[in-house]
Amino acid sequence: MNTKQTILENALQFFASYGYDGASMSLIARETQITKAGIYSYFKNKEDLYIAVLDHLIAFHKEYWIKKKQRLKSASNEKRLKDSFIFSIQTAVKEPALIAFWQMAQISPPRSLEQVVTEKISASRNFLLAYFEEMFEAGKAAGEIETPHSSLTLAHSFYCLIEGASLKHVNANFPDYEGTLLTIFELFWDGLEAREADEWKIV
Amino acid sequence: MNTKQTILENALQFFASYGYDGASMSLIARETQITKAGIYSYFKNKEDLYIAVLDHLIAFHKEYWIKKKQRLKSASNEKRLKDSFIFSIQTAVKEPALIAFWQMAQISPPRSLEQVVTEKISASRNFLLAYFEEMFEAGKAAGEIETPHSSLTLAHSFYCLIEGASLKHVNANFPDYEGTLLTIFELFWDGLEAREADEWKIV
Amino acid sequence: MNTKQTILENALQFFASYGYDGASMSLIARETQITKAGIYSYFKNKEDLYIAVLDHLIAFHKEYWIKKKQRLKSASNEKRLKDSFIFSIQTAVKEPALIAFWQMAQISPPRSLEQVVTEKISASRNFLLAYFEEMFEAGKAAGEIETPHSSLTLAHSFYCLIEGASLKHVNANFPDYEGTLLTIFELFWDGLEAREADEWKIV
Amino acid sequence: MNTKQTILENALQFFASYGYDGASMSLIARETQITKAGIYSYFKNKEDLYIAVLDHLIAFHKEYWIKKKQRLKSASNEKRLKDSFIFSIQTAVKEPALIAFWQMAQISPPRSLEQVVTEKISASRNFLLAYFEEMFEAGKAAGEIETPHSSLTLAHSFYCLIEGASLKHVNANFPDYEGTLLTIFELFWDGLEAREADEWKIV
DNA sequence: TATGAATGAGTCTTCATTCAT
DNA sequence: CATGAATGAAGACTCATTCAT
Repeated sequence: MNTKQTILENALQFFASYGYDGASMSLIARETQITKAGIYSYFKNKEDLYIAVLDHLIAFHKEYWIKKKQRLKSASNEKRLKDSFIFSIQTAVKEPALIAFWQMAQISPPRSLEQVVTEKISASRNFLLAYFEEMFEAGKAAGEIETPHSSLTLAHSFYCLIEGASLKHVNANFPDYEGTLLTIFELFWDGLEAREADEWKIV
Repeated sequence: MNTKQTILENALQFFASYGYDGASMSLIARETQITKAGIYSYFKNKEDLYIAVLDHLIAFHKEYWIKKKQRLKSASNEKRLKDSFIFSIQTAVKEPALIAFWQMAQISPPRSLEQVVTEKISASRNFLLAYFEEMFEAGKAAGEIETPHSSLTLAHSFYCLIEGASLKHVNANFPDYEGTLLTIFELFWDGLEAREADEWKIV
Repeated sequence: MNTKQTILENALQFFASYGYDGASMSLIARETQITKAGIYSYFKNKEDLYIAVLDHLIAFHKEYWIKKKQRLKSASNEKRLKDSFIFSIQTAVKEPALIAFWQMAQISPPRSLEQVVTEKISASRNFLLAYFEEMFEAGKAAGEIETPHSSLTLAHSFYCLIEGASLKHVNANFPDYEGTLLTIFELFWDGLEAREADEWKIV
Repeated sequence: MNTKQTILENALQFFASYGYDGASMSLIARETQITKAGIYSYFKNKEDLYIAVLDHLIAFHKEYWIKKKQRLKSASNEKRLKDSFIFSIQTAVKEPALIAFWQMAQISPPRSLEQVVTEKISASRNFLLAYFEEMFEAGKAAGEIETPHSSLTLAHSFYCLIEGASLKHVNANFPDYEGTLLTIFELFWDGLEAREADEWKIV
């Protein structure tokens, strides 16, 4: 029906599975049941298509987080963070291609789009980090969290936790993944109530 | 000097940066200051080269972990785990290409090598998981750790933590990364001494 | 306003600048501010469009020469020839695309239209040659010209002179082009009053 | 035998006949009995190939004129100019593709190479013009030529004559071309000994 | 070992053209 | 009249690979 949408979806899948260079226009076209040339009615070129996919992804996520934020306005911060964590994991479970694409875009963006992609991703990441930071700050203010670490540091840690956990699911099937992932969050959260902080250095 | 070694190194870099399909033999050859055809004196074909890089990487890591294990035989388990964590992060800092290649290999392995690569990676992961599990088990036995979670679950969590933290460094420059990364470990470890476990479910 | 006319004009420009194959329908369409498909409302296909441009050009010239002929019926033959020469040069100056198109059509006509184009051009040339020949014949009869050369030969020479001079302007900007071009005509005409003819051969 | 040379020759032919865009690499390859990809062992690009052809052409001509200049050092200037004229015509007769390519390059150079081509052609033209101017100057000094026109103007006129005459042969077969072409030169030369100069203006 | 020339398959992209609307 | 979507063929070019040297 909506050809453009279909192209975008298939492109996402192939970019995610085979990388930018490995995902050929013919492949995407064939999957969309259209001619190679047909794609060019909707997208100027391969780069344009890639960026469209990326923008779509970013917009979708941003929209989601904004909605969430409003809906959970009055919840406890633990609840809100847990919710963020769960959502990310669920996405990884239900739409592994999203996470794969996203990671690929960070690790090895298309050579010719390196700069644009990096900037877009960076902006998106900062948006999320700010959201997380805000929650930790609120958690501290509410007395839920007691920790010597800055909220920004916690946000980074949390973000990193989420990425690791998401990837985990894309990369491998392992037994009791639910339990494992929750364990991660749990340990993280419980740690926030511990007292003494170790002091050591990375050389 | 050692041409084969140089090829391997350059191949690693390009596979990491551009993906399997994006890294052309010409590119690798040019960087090595050799002819395209020259590479075929050392490697049967592109797949062969890729596998060689992967094997190299795996062997290097395995060797490292084995050595480490022996050297830290008598250390505390917290020390051993922290050490593992630090080593991984240091690798990501010093040789981001290693982590990039490794992640790429998991997320989008060369289409034609999907199975082989997946198996190799799986084996390597299991090796590491076993090592971690062992440490957690020992930690429990020694009374260092008190937790309702199984050692295997902890190992998975820890592994996931390491991957997330490593990626973090490959993907982005952020301020005070040392502090952030250590915070992650710290929270994780401190959490292992907390009492009650939350009960909630991923839908 | 008149879309068809606009298409023809833009087509002329592009065929002249880029050659038949280099001038794409999209290019012409874009310039006309119409869709590619829109052109097909006016012309059956690219070949049809090309022929239309050519016919237009030929018709325009033929009409001009016929009018000229009548208007200068009573003038001296030197005046009439000089006039022809000037007109051609002026065209080259004011509408270089016309000359460019015309030359391109002769040198490298569209592969698929080679025969048709060649015939049309040939006819047009013959028309002009006849006109010139007639003038030289009249010049001889009137005693203006004294030369051993046949009027046909003179017509060919004159035609060749005109083409060379026209091209000169399309190809290059050079200082004092007016003077130079007139010099050419002048020398040619003065030569017609010289006595002895050299005798030599092209091998 | 010498593949590169063969490619160059075939490229010249096709560029001359079909224009830059009309001459496809496949066509040139097929004619050379090589694969399309094979051409790229010798030339970086289509553009590169085109420039190579152009440079070849220019170099060939330059070399010729320089040799000629030395050999005819002591001849009369009429002889030298006549010789130049004949050589050009002979080239047009024997190698019409050379002239066709040359004219095409001036009228509609490859879009992407417009500037480079124009510069190269301009340089080549100036070289020849200087050569001609020198001869006219010498002719004047030796008393062979008596004319109010500057040597530079004469050189331009002569150059224009040559181009017109060369084209004549490429464009059309006409009877007694030898006679016609020589008539042109003859009239030109004889005109140089005529007395009064007309005065009229191009508007 | 290493190379330069060569190849066939495949890359992205543009082309002229059609057709339902 | 004019368009947007679609197509098959062809465009330039790159790729991994081979082979004689």
